[in-house]
Amino acid sequence: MSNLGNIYDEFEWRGLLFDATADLKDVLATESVTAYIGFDPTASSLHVGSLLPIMGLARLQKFGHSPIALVGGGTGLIGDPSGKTAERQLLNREQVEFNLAGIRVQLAHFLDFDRSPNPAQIVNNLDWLCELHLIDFLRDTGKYFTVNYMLSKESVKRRIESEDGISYTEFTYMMLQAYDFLALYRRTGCTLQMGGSDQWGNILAGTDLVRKADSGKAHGLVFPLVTNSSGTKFGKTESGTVWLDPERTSPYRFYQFWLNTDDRDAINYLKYFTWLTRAEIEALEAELESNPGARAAQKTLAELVTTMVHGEDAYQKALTASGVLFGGSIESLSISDLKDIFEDVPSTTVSRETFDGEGFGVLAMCTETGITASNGEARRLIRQGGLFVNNEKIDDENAFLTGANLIENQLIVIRKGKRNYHLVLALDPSAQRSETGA
RNA sequence: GGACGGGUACCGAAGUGGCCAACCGGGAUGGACUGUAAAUCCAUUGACUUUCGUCUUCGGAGGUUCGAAUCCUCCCCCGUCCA
Repeated sequence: MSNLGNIYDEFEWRGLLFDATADLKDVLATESVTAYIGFDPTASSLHVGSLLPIMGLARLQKFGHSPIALVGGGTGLIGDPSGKTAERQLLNREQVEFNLAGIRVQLAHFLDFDRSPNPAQIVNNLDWLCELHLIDFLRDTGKYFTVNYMLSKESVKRRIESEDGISYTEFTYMMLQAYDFLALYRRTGCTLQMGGSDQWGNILAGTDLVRKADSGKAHGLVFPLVTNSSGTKFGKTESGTVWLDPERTSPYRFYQFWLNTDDRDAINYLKYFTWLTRAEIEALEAELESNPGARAAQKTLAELVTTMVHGEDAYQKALTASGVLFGGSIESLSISDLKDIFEDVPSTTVSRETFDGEGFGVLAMCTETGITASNGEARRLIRQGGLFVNNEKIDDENAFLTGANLIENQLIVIRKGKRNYHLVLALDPSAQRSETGA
């Protein structure tokens, strides 16, 4: 057993303990436990919402326990009704396979597969679920579930009250997840399942099944739902879900997501998503109290999480990009730096010829690039002092941009308001006009 | 099938012959203040041109009128009640 102390206490002070089965605390204090968390292959990447459970596994491992990340290759084909108000679209096998591959890579970042004596594992429940025969399943597992019990579960109840009801397929989901627990209990001696608080019902179904089928003692622990004080859903921004995959959410945006954490949430998030000790977090809390403007807590949070997920280099780049995008000068930067920094900014490509002669009128440019919906709107924007070209304010609505405005003869950085950027790329006359998205 | 009520700009909601590109609220955008926050304040919010002005818009199609979101006819859709 590790001398780091009890993981249960660790979860508790971090506010990660939403609910747990009765004697889990004693068990975790006295023996090395094998625990698992299931991840749904609904997308090819995990998002920041999954970070909490992933780190739950990682923390567990640090405290000397053995983590198992279960990817739901089998259950993903069914769909979990928990927390859902409507029947889900079924994924086909190829999609699930594809999604699993992506998720597997991400999970591997956080877990140590070589650690002795408690290495991490990743398993796929398709391995045992697809071998299951209906008759056997009904006799060996179904027998332990009364329909009354299943109907009493919150996730099912809610759906039964809804108009569309719940399909038999999704109704069965709970049994499959319970069966997963039993399978892992038998295969690896796994005695603990963790998850989000919406999984509580499913987890208990699993502990019950282990008890009934094998007279085994299994436990459950659930993390709280991550909330944010501004009332929006955690992990969502105006531009959508914040993914762990850098292809889906650039490290810059990822960094910004954390940096923009509300004061009221910052300390909780530090507890949830970083490895900082209690003392370190308390220091940041005091700092936030005395000097909120410095946002030390948010900066630390953003740095640590970005570094953890995307690495040190990506963090440094995100930091530089943030400096430039929020008021910094762009003059000293090379074109490749700029392209890097503005990589998730929308851009429009126009012919280099557009800048020849008298040049490209700013009104036309705004409308053609979609920065404004009409010339009138562009005029308004300029009058109100909200249009910047290469970070310099445009005062004259009839101004023209010529080759002299192009950075290295090929790029113009347009800014609308404080932080809406758009790149205009000038291409050689031979190239055709085309548009590219963000 | 019958009786009402209603369909107005991104949303909600006034307007019931000219003063209507259409009150007001929300949202959105820009600005000030700030911490890339919250709150607050100011401005803008159909298009073209900006000076006047022109064009398109109030469920759809016709009509009356010098003039219609507003009146008339027909049609479509939504809500409530009665069959």
